[in-house]
Amino acid sequence: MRMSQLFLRTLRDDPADAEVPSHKLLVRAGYVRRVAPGIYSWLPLGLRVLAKVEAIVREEMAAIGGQEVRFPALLPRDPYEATDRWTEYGDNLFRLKDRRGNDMLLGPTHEEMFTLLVKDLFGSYKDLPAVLYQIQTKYRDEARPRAGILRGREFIMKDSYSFDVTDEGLEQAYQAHRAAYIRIFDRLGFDYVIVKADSGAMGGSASDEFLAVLETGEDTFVRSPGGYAANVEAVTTVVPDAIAFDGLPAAHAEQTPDTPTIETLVAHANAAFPRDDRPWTGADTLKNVLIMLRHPDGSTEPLAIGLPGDREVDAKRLEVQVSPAEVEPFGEEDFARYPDLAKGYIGPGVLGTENATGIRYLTDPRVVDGTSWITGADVHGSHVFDLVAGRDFTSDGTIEAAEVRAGDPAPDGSGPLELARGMEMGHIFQLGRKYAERLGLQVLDENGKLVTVTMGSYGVGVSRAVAAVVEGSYDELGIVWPKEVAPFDVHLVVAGKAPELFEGADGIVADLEAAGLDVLYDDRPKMSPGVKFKDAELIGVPTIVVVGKGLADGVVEVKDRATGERRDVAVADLVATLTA
RNA sequence: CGGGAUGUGGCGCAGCUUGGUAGCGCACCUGCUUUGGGAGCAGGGGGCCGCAGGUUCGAAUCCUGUCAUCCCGACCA
Repeated sequence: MRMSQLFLRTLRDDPADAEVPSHKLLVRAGYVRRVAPGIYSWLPLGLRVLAKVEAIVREEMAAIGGQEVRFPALLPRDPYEATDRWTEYGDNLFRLKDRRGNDMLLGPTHEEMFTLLVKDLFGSYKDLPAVLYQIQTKYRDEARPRAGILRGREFIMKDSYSFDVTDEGLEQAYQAHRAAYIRIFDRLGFDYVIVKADSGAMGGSASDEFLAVLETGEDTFVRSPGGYAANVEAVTTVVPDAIAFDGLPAAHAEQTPDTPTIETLVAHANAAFPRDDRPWTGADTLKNVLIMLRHPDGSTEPLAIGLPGDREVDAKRLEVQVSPAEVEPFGEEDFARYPDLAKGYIGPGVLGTENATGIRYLTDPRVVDGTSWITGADVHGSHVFDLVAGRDFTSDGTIEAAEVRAGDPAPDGSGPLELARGMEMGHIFQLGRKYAERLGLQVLDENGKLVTVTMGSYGVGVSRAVAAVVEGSYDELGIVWPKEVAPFDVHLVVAGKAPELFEGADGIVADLEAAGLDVLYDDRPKMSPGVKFKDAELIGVPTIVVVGKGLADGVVEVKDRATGERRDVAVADLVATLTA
């Protein structure tokens, strides 16, 4: 490709609306243009990269027997009504009407369509297993699109679906996808982790997320030196051993005026009731938090959560635990209905289905039998000290709602956890029979009986991956593409304007292309060398070949974009050097 | 949906306080010079100053409304 012919304009300044590196660089280097918030056009360079990523995905999907199909992006309402997602998706769904007033939507994902397609055409266990996938534009009307290509309202996604009669078949399809995804992300060349996704509401179905490790990521995950990795929502607390009650001091209530917060309580305890061995800390206190649950049927239920005072409730972890109920704040009017609750001094004494309030009381897993706590005495201005779990109070069960912190032990014993940010690039999920049931996807088994098909759904953010690659591979000069996804193999710059240089370059380009290399040939005649070098570095093709003064002696310069290393190579050896 | 900011050629910005012929840099076009690190000189094209009202002899500038965009948060592949 001759650069004089390429539809490209590079920009010297970062666009004002860009914040993250991939956004700035992809716009500056002429890969994409913004059309509307979260909606981008792909220019020739960008499309080449996108095609490379798609090719990797197609190869790896083919390798596990996936067959490609393509559904429309524009879809009728009906199938999504059957699974309730017309409603469930809420404002995130792009909705429109056709001229007859029929409701339509722009597909946010295609579980329904795949399920119905298989139902349409297949009716026997002999037809299964099957894996179908598509690479298609998806639409989600995000409340706040951001970070350019990384999180748009229109994006390209590979979604595949497996169809099996047996749970074992589903497990196999799931593992095949997991392996394929590992190969895909390895080839894309960015740092990623596989984390267990939330283990809550969907009832134990296996689910792994592939997260690109990025500062700009929107998911928080944890990992340990020993290789454990999980979404914070899926982290389980390491439960300490129970402690024998023998010798534990008896509980005693103390006056603790003006200590409605953990901070004031700890300060007061250290001042008025100092320990011999060490100061009191927030971890010695048991904080009791009240929330209101709203169940899907609209009813509400209060819930009390007891957790070490040095930890906050993590809203996301809590939501996963109580799903499908939703969490609402416990308001003043709710407190008014429970006169036994002494705000700021609430303790286990009145919590629990057996006690005065009758409010269900769940505690953090760290609150095991024999642990001693300072906690509210259910009287304003008073706390109980040495209140021992299992001896002086009990709860109605445990709940994983406390925040996860760096340094917490990994559940599998593989060391202290570290918190990091990631961006979801792939998600594999055992859907089970939910969609098949809703949509009536059944086949006849060997005995001639109708059985419901079990499904898996597996996504890769294809356009997002392009941005993630950039996020993981750039420097102050521009993008540094890994070979597998670079728009070209070689960027050849003519430094100079002597006709002999261009003639020589023409020949070199022809040789390289004959050897199967994609060459971006900067043949722009009047451009100064400095501009060409800057453009080459910004665009980020892995290998830059400079045809300049050395050509008279039969050598050109080969520069590695990533390392900056340059060396002179004889023209005669160039093809061999670059294809090695 | 809450908080903050910003809308001026393709891009980045100044001008607004104090109303008076719309400016700068980059990019683009022409010519000459230059040619290994975002060249120089000269000339040139391109604008409904987000939109709508209002005040005024006169509005990019003041007032009111409105729309949009960006950032932080809530939410989210």
